[in-house]
Amino acid sequence: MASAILAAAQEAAAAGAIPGGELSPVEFTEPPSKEFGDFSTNFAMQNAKALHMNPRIIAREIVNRLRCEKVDRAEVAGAGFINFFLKDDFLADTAAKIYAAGDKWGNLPPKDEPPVMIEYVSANPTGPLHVGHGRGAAVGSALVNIFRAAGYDTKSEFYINDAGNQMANLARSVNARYLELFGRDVVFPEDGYHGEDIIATAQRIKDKDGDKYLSLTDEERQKIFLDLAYTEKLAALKEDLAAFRVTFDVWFSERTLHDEAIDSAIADLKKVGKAYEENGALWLKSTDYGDDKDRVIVRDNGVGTYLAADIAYHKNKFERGFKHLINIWGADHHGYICRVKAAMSALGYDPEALEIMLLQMVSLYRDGEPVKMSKRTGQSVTLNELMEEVGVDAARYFFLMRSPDSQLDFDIDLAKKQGNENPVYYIQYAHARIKSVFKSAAEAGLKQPGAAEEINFNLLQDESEEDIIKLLSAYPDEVERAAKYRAPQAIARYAHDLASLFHGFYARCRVLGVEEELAVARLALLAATANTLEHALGLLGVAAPDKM
RNA sequence: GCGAUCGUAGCUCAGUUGGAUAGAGCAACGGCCUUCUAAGCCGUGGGUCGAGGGUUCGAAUCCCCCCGAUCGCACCA
Repeated sequence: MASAILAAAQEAAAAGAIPGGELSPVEFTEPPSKEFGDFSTNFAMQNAKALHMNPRIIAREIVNRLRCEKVDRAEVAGAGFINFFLKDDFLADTAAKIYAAGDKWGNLPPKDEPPVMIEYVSANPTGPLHVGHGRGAAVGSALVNIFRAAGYDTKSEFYINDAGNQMANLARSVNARYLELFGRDVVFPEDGYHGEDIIATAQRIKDKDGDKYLSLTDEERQKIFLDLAYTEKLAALKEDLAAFRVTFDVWFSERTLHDEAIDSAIADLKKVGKAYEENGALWLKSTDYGDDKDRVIVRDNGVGTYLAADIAYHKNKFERGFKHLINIWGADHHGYICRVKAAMSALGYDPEALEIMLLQMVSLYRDGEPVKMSKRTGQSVTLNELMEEVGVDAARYFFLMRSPDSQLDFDIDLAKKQGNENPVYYIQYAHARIKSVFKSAAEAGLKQPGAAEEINFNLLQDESEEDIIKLLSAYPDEVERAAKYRAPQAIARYAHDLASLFHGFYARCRVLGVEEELAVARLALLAATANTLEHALGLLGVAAPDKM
């Protein structure tokens, strides 16, 4: 189709009807109304400026020379749109193609590009995940799914901050809670973790080992508790994420970077003159790369900062051969972007190859009121609590239905409703309804649709059927686009749109009780619709139930 | 003060990267179940796309400048 238009344009140029020259690629859109045809292109308008010519004239010259057997007729409209009216066969052929693809519809051919790594969540293993992590987990896992469907070789990774202050802090916190359980009068660490899970951890240690650690010094106890608590917290983290349908190819431990990898990265930075000592500390000269100020990488007490480990970690990613890194961070970390990229530049890597996606903050609403959360007081709503209250499907869908750039108001009451107010049920219901139709059709002894060639898709003439075919045909492009713009909400929206078209069809057309050839064609259309709904929901990590 | 993100219907948000009459859900109102799931469908009302200026055939979208919201601006992570 696109080539037919280009050919017509070149022919027009050869005939002198329009000036020759470089032409922009042809893009198609679906017109806002059926009177504007089945699809259209703004090709003439796109090229009007370069050709110094009225777009309507360009469009007319192209239309006059257009030869395409799929097109019934083409018209010039508006400021220079070319509207195409397809031959009847085209939609039927399209439907056959989609039906034949089965559950593979939406899987794009592999791209000839080096692997991309998506790192997300990477929460400290010091306590339960909160809802902000939940959004990161939902978006990250959905993007991994979308990237893979779009044909990218994609690896997912979780960076475990299992070294440094926060782990020592965890050990001190557990230690304090342990002593409290024996009635000891202890001062809880100033910056300790106040969550109830820390008390539970201490309790489990007491249940298992009793008072055997009481006689040890604080330091000895903390050393033991650090490992005990860490193992427990990490296991809990994996378990909670798995329950949220989030898994990783690699769990990367920060500890493995100590000390060689960090020392080596620092040595490299010194070698290129981008690290210097001042006031007893070692600084990264990030101001050379547009940062507001230089950043400390080794404190004056000799301990490396979080940034030092992060530099070594990202260096490690590049050394593993990744040419494109995507990190998903909470928006509260945005100030960190510049310095990490600065370090990558200093080490000779392309800062553009490190892409940081920022997720805006999540606010929970219950009874129309914002739910306060605070990690310090331990009163935050955890991801686990949210999953239990609204379910995994609703939680994931709600995290994914908005643009990552938008702050998210998560309405717990709406997410819990099992009705038409809740978009996730609306989509799932469409899938369940289709499965139910198949069940009824089988019970009625109706022939199940077989090979695409044996089905007469030309019988699908209802407006709602044509709309469904058109939307189904757009799905692969939608997957491509969602990957390109890192936009899982586009898939959420697509699934909702498709569900809506199906519900419309369901109210207008019947499968059972119509002539068999038509019934079979409709079953085939519904099979394609169910497959696509399941595929789209699968990208989002949302279940597609057979009955509700 | 500097930076990031955002500002679109009463509320929560989409908006195919500059295209035709700006869309959806919720909320409101009115209809539709003796036939495949009413967790559904159909219809009605609702807009100065934060304000102003600019770029051009054409702007919610790009540029400038204000206003407002959120989040950051550590030898914490």
